[in-house]
Amino acid sequence: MMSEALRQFKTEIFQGLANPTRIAMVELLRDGELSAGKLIEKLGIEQANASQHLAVLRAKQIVVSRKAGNQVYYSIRDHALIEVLDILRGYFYAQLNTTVHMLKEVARESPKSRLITRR
Amino acid sequence: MMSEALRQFKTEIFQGLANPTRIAMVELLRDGELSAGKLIEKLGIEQANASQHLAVLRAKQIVVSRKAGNQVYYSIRDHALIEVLDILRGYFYAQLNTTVHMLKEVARESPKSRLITRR
DNA sequence: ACGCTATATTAGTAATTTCGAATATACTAA
DNA sequence: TTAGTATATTCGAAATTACTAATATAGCGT
Repeated sequence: MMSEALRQFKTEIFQGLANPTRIAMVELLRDGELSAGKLIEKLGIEQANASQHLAVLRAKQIVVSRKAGNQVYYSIRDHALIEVLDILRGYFYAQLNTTVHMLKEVARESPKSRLITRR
Repeated sequence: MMSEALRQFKTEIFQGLANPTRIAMVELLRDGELSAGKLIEKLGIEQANASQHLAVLRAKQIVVSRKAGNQVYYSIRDHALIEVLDILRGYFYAQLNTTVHMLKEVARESPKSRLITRR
């Protein structure tokens, strides 16, 4: 059986990543740290919005930050998270293949004309 | 660079898992399919609530369902998701160890008395 | 057809999330 | 100290989520 604490931990990680902007941020940090400003520039979003998303990522223990002079550099706290994203990429393409395969089946079984709206 | 579709897909998977009840459901399905009723029984939650969570898991492509007579059996759509949960388990214990280690450091460096509130 | 069981859906509400605008804080350079 | 730059926080509105209660649907046995 799984402990309550572990389940809560997983929930928080998933909540932390349950937003396209935050996923994009983590992906941008894949190859190393970046300043908040760089992230904002690459994402093309409002400064306040980026800062809020970074606060969520910090709160959920997904990233860590390091202050250097005027700037704050962010990096991924644990490489395990990158692994997670990579697994999902594989999953995504597997599903994509399944879908394409299914569409091909459908296309083979029914002539195109039947899928076109008559007028 | 990552495609928009892939990022959206990841976001939806994370949203799907960003809830302790739904994580518990997926964990319960780890070793094979279970009926909705069994899940409700094991989780001890409202029937309607469970059904809604299952609808989310279906919508996010996390589980698939199979109808057999009166009942509906759920199973995990792709084992990759179990892998993801396992990676996070490892991450969790790693962080736990770090925390324990840090607490030990703190304890060694400062005598207990300094942590006790004076009156 | 009827009642019974399993599951899903809808409606209403409270809590949470997301965003932009405005403001605050921290550091640097002059 | 003042001005400028980088980042964080607060506030309020709109959107989304999670829950309970009520209702609906589907299959089974009689």
